[in-house]
Amino acid sequence: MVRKPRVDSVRNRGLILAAARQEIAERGPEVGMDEIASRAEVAVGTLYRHFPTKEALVTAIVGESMEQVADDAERRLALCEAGEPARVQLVAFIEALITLSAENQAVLAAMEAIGASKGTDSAEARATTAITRLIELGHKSSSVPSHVTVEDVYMLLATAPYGQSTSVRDRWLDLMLTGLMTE
Amino acid sequence: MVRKPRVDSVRNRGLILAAARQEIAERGPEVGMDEIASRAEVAVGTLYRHFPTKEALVTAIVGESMEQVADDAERRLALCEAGEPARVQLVAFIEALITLSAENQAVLAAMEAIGASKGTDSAEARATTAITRLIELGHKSSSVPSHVTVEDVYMLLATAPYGQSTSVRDRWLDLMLTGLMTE
DNA sequence: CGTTAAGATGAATTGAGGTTCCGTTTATTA
DNA sequence: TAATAAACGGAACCTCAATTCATCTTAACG
Repeated sequence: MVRKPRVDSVRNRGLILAAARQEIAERGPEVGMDEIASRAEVAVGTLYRHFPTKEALVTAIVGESMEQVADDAERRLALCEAGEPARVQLVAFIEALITLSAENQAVLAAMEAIGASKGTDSAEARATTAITRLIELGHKSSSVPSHVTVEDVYMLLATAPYGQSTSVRDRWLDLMLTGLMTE
Repeated sequence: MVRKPRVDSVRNRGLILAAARQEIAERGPEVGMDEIASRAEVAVGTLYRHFPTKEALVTAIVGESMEQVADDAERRLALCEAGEPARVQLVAFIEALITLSAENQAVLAAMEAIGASKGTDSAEARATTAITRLIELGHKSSSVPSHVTVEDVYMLLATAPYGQSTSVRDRWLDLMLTGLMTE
């Protein structure tokens, strides 16, 4: 027969995920597994019971972020289909995306992988579909230049200056959005 | 009395520098010292005789690149003072800068440091001065938008997508230059 | 409650680099 | 050519972070 999972096990998984997210956000992806474990108030062994490698842990976190991104993209797509201007929603989406990624620096670490492996993950596929539609709507209403593609959005994600100050990032986003939205 | 430096010593220094530059360009700044040493056909001990730490080695390489950048900036500044259009020279300079940096990925690794420590190095100071002048000329002739600063150039340097394919980098540069040159 | 298997623990193991050390070799000088 | 300071070679050492594992706990089940 199948036992119900232990309550402490479930709780620990959550603690570990939360600790890892915070720790990585604050000190980058090079934080030690022991630091994550101690922030989660758990032994390293426990950490490894839940995630077989550091990579698996980071992947799990990135996956969660991807869910958020996909949700946001779909929400904005729905708004546009209900008549909101596509250009505004696209710009807002990109701004939110970069801000979210800057907070969760972990996303950065895995972005190269994302650039390479497209569609592996379902959240990623959802996001890609929604963004593509959003851009298409923009093209149709001529509010988004025709040269803009989903690839561009992923490129922004992959190249944003996460390590820099907020002001640098703002300037960067400013230049990029101008480049993107100029015919 | 002061002996003349040994010929093999001088040769080895050059071999090490060349090997390190290639190795780092091909596989990023995480290559092992032993790999660099073996590419240079030299023992690790020898490598450490010439450069006390890995950081010193990388710094030396970056320094050399910086010389090139400074030379290029000064050359283009001279052209502009001789009547060439500043905007064209600035764009060409940036394109060359990004290409050079992409080839010497090592530059990337140290860019964060450069962003932080301005003026430590003389080549860096030369470059900064020349670029500043170039931009000023552009402002005066109204061929470069007034919002453009040297900081922007360093930001481009620091955020260029070195790890990506040439096509991605080209697209990136295209967006950035548009953003930069649009009023 | 007692049994038990899943879960937790953390000291010990690994492995990958960077760096050091010292015996050997060699270019330079006289 | 002999003396010697400078270079060289490369095995050994150190550090640090990821991962393992033998042992102890404890929540779930009957």
